[in-house]
Amino acid sequence: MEGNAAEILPEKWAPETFEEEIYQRWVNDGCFRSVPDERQPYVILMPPPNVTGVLHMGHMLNNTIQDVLIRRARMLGYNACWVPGTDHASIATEARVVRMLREKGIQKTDLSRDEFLQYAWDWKNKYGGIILEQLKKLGASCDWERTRFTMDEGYYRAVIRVFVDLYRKGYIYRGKRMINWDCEARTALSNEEVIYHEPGEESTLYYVRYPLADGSGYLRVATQRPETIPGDVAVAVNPQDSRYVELMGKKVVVPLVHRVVEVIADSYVDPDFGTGCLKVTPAHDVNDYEIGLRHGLPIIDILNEDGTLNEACGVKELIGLDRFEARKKAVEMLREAGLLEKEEKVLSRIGRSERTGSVVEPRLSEQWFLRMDKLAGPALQAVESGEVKLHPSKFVNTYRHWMENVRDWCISRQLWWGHRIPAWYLKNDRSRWQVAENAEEALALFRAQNPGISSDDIEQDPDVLDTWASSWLWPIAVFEGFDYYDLAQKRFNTIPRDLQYYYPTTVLVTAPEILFFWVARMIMAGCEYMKQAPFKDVYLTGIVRDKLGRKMSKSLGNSPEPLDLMARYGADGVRMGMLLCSPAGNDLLFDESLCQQGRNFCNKLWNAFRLVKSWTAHPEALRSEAAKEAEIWFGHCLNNTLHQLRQQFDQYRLNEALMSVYRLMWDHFCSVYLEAIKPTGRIQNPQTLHQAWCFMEILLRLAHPFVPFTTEKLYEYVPAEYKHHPKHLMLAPWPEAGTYDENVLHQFDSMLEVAAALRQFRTEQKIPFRQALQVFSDSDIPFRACLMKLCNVQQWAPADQRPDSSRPLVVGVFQLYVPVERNAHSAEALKLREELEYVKGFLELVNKKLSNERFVANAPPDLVERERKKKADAEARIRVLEDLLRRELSSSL
RNA sequence: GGGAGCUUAGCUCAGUCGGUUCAGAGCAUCUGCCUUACAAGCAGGGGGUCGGGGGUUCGAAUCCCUCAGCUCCCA
Repeated sequence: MEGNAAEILPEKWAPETFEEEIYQRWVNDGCFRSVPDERQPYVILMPPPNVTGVLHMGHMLNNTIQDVLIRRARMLGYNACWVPGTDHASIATEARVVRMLREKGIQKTDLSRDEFLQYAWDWKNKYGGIILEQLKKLGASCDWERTRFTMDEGYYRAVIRVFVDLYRKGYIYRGKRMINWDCEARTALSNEEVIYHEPGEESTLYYVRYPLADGSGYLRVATQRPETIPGDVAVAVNPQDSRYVELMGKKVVVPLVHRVVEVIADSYVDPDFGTGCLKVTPAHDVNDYEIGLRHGLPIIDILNEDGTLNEACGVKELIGLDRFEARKKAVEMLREAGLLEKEEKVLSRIGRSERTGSVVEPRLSEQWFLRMDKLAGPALQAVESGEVKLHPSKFVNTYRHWMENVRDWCISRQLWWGHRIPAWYLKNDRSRWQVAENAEEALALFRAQNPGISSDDIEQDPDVLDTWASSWLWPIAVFEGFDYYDLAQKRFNTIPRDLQYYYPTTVLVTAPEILFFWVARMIMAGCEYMKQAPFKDVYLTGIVRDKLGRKMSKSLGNSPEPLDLMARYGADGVRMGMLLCSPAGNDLLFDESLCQQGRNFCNKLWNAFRLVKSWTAHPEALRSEAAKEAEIWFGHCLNNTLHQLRQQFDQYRLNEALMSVYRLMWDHFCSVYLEAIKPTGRIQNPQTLHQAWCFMEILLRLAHPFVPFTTEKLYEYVPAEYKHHPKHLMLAPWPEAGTYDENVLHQFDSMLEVAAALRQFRTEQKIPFRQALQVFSDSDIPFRACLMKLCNVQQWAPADQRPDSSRPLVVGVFQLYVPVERNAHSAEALKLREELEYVKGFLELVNKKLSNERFVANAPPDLVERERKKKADAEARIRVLEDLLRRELSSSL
């Protein structure tokens, strides 16, 4: 009869047997490819996963969501483009490569920069693509031809060009600032890369005596970092602190180094913390640095970049010791000198490097900074104005707070893997530099000032840029925008076709953790260069946690292996599992049983399909009333779901959208529609079968974005005349929503309530489904043919023909009788009484409302009218029930 | 320390404008069924003082105050 029909549909849903083949077919036929055309674009840029990363549950969630959105958009007729890629992740990758080298017995310091980078690239080429390959298993329909890497040649050029541009615009400056220093990785960290363990870490507070210079006694200073004492340049007290009024302006002697310093007054000091006296070490504490600036204090930097103490500390016993060793030694020396008064255990917030775990040192250092003030304004405006919408919107508050308090961004990192800062210094005078796209241009700039300078006289800054200082350009750079950016004109010469067509993108799907790291900065870059934010919607997913609410991580070992999960539940099962528990913005507690639910869904769909497929049309097969009714109802039901789906997708309520499809397929299509049209044998009425195929095909299209493999596989077996795309379900159009009548749905529901009552009756009476029922009723129950089919009712007769021994059933406004063996009168009466009590209680409530004059006076008239109607209905129902109860009681006498 | 948010069934969550007995969904659980698409299934049932207290209102899961607990962001 049709193309693939000859092939036999496997009895079992076995995703492992077809997933790979289906994916290959999509790729071979270019189904994922997007090139600009006359259609409207729908664009998603994949948040590029870290090249060092392997697939984890966060990626699974993220990419499932993106795939669902992009697949539906494609079916809706948009030119759907999903751009994949990876991020070079400077610190993480460098740390990884360093570790790999160490295992081989190679120290990074033994290598030249170029040698090291060769190792890094080798590593990237070997492992960097793994995660994208894993995403293919999930079904990700990315345009793989557009895959980008943040250190690709073109991308690298773009990052450098933007640096030069921002420098020339005055946004980038070089300065000595207090930064977070990772002694292990020997690099600066941004504030965001410093993490604090709650509720804090155990630490010791040492109470140290600082003798007064005039020998009249001593001050007591509490510190957690006695090794920094050699860097002390003052002792500060709060000016309001009455205890110390007399000491202000006096001199004290700093222990260990015997430096004489002044007691100063500064309101930063908290009188209640420790002793109320604060040692001031401007080189090694952010707040002390600020105090130092206010009071014009000197800065004594006693730490090397690896965390050991240097000559400047002036204590020979401490020089060369690691900071923690130095702390022990300093404590020992203080004790010996009789200056250590006591030790106290405290809980303290200690900053650690996100990457190495090493305790972060505040450190003064020459770094490159990007001024944020001019960039933040438009980026905040873009969100406030609704140009960019955050989903869920609660994140707007957080976003605003951040943008209003943003500080300059330290963009340099003391690493080799990354985009090298395009600044060249004079070798003999590092205070003079030029910023340019390459050495030749930099040299030219130097020569303009001094023609004698040659290329041997200059050297490039060894540092690289913070990774986010490259990925913030993602929405522009993946479309090669900066190739056409003119540094001299400070604008684009031309906007390349792809950028023109795809920018701004449609939606960004990412985790709230990087709302500031990345999302906000992309908006800044977009506003700065494109005068337009890079996306319209931002869908913030939750964080995947385990059942106990702990964040899933490799180190905790509480994360299931995604590939393993997909092997066990099928990619479609896992996709559903992820979506079922993921309302936008809420963390999701992942539980494998959700994948099971997904697997069950696929299995159900598979079997429903098999049922329809098993029927053969035969002109002599009767067209049943039940089928006609069921078709009418299901048509309305389907349109209703289609409307819901549109709203749910518009609001990015994907789990609700999935649930709508789930219920349409399972509860409505399978449990009701198919049961209603099911013939006794394999022979089906042609018209009924035709309609069944139409519905089946629509269901496949609706379910496709969620479970692409299973639906695409089944599509092979759909008779050709019902297909909306000859070859690929994924390219078929999304079904159009027609009108529906709410009334029909209500009527059908009320019929289903009667069906439920009949089924319960069967259960109670232990009447098997095979045994047909007789029903006696005068009620005009809608969709009666359906009801009879669903409940296997053979005969329907007027109520007055019922036998004496009939059981009355009251469902809503309907009443019916089912013949029954006499045996359970008291039970019947009990049931009726319960029902009666309930309705009476209801009536009482309504009456209470209606007898409340203030309600009648103040509530809207139609509401009062509704209450009156409720009252009338309830009263009628009570009469019926009382009547039935009376008969029941009399017959049992 | 400053800011934001959350608390509804055993679990995960919906609940729009305060208004139907509106207290809901899925899962889990319980009961009965291997009824020739599906036990990865079918049919049915139970389960909640909407975190506590107070207030506004004819009427509060919904609005206000307060207390408790949890989460996140910033310092």
